[in-house]
Amino acid sequence: MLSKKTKYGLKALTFLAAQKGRSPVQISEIAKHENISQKFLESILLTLRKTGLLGSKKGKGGGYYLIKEPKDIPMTTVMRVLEGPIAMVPCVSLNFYEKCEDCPDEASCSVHKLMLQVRDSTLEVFKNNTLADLVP
Amino acid sequence: MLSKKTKYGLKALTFLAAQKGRSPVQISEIAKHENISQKFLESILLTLRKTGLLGSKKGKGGGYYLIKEPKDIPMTTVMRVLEGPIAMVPCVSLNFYEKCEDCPDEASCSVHKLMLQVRDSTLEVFKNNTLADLVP
DNA sequence: TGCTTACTCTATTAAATCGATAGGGTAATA
DNA sequence: TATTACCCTATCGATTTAATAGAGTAAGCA
Repeated sequence: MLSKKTKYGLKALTFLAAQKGRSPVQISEIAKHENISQKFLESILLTLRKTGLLGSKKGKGGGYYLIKEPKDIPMTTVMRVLEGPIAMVPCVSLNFYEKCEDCPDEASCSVHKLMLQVRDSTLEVFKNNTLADLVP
Repeated sequence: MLSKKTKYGLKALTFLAAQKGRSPVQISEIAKHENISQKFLESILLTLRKTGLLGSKKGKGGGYYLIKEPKDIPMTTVMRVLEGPIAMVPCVSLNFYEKCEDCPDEASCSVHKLMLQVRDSTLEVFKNNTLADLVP
């Protein structure tokens, strides 16, 4: 299940992408427009800034803005920042690999075999979509 | 993230598929072979039986066995029984659809647009794999 | 300078879910 | 009729999630 954090983060990013030209945009405006708890959104935008996807400006007329062009922001990056691993099990994760301690042999593991395919097909979708593709 | 319930369920089903011919198989044997808490596995096998994927036999020489041929058990069925919805958000789920109460318009929702693609590609993988394909 | 605005950061919490465990009950078989 | 092995309910600790509270800090403007 997609976390609300990711859901809200995606909506906020899309909103910012659609507003290109009149940045920065205040948290309160995004929160109101997208029906998101403002405080919760604050923390989400903060992590997006820390990972270099967003910039911010303090004081009057401040707010958040995209640092790169929407078409240069692939969904793989966004999803990994917000949701974490794309794979459903750590043993098939590219960026967050971890061995299963219960599984003796990865090569013969049925779960591994299936989830590898799921990871690949999901990754394909995220690679083929940038933030620009999400703007209506 | 894939739940342990699903992971264990998949492993148990694969084990049963590989043992075809000498069924039924006892819970204790599956649990030991796959490194699974026996009690936890009991509840998993129980739900698999209730949904018609497995049959069981009580008493001495009892255990669990597959009701259908592995090649006739698609992963879509297995995953929906064990993990629930395949979609990452209810608003793009085929079997567990639910409207987002915060989202005013599904058609213009960026999350909806992206997750629809993910659901389709994941579904494709599960459609193309049966239990028989998971046996090493 | 001083006031307002709006982002920054830490801490806390209520609720939900997950994985596991406990323990007795019941049906089938030898 | 004793044993085996599935059946069912209840509970529990740990973790995660979503949200909230509140104080702190930097930027702009009169």
